[in-house]
Amino acid sequence: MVLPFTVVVRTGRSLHDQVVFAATKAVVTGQLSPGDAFPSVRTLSQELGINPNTAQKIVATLIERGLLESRPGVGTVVSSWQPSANPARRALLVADIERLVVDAKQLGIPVSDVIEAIRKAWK
Amino acid sequence: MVLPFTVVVRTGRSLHDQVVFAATKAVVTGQLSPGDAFPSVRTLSQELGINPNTAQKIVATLIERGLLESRPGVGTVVSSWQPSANPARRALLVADIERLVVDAKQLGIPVSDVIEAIRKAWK
DNA sequence: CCATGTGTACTAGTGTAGATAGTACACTCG
DNA sequence: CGAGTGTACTATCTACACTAGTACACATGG
Repeated sequence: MVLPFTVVVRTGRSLHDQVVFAATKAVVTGQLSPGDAFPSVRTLSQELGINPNTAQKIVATLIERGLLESRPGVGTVVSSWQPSANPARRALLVADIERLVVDAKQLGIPVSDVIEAIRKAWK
Repeated sequence: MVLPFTVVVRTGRSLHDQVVFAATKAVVTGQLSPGDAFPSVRTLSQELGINPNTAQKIVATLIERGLLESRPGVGTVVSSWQPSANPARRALLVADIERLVVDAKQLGIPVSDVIEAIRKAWK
């Protein structure tokens, strides 16, 4: 079976976070539509070569964020998700932005480039 | 002694990264000027309540990034730093931007808000 | 000279989080 | 009934951050 999304390995982040990001990206960009079947915990672990427990935690995180729905005995499907105005995560986002700005300044990247990169990534 | 920069504790990141960020921010924003004395490793560890080794690693990281200069036997001073076009770190920045965009979309935050937040943080 | 404070370099131990390994149970569907 | 599903445990391993302690070469001021 081929996974309906791709995982790009990046150093510095946990396996869990990387897969959660990849799946989130697929859902948010519409690559995965509401109602689509999400790979089972066991399929996920086999295809990615990770432990079933790790796969389970990934699915649990995605469910908690409202991106997936669980049908016990049946499987997991992509939820008809709503943008969740989670205050805690929003605060984290603001902190991430500040870190991004400081890093960009230190690297000599102008604001315009950063904004352009964001607009490009948004499409 | 009072440190010439403030450290905001944030969960999910290592002590090392937090202090490096705080110091980088101080230098990049001009709060610390080239030639200014940077707290010694021992002062840093005392004021922050961290181990001298951790403080040493922090200083080493800042030196490696060209933000500080070492004067053995004398101390460490803020370097007349140049924006470093480090390709590896620039690639990380691009990856961070993509993650930021996906998170913002999932949280229902419009592009305009993100860009505004960046412009605001840039000042 | 020398005492003090500095950067630097080790070795070692500790605690925590991520990931793995294995097992188990209730559920749904053909 | 049987296969595949989600879910829930406990245990173990490993990597990393952090701590602890010691040591040495250097520069400066008294």
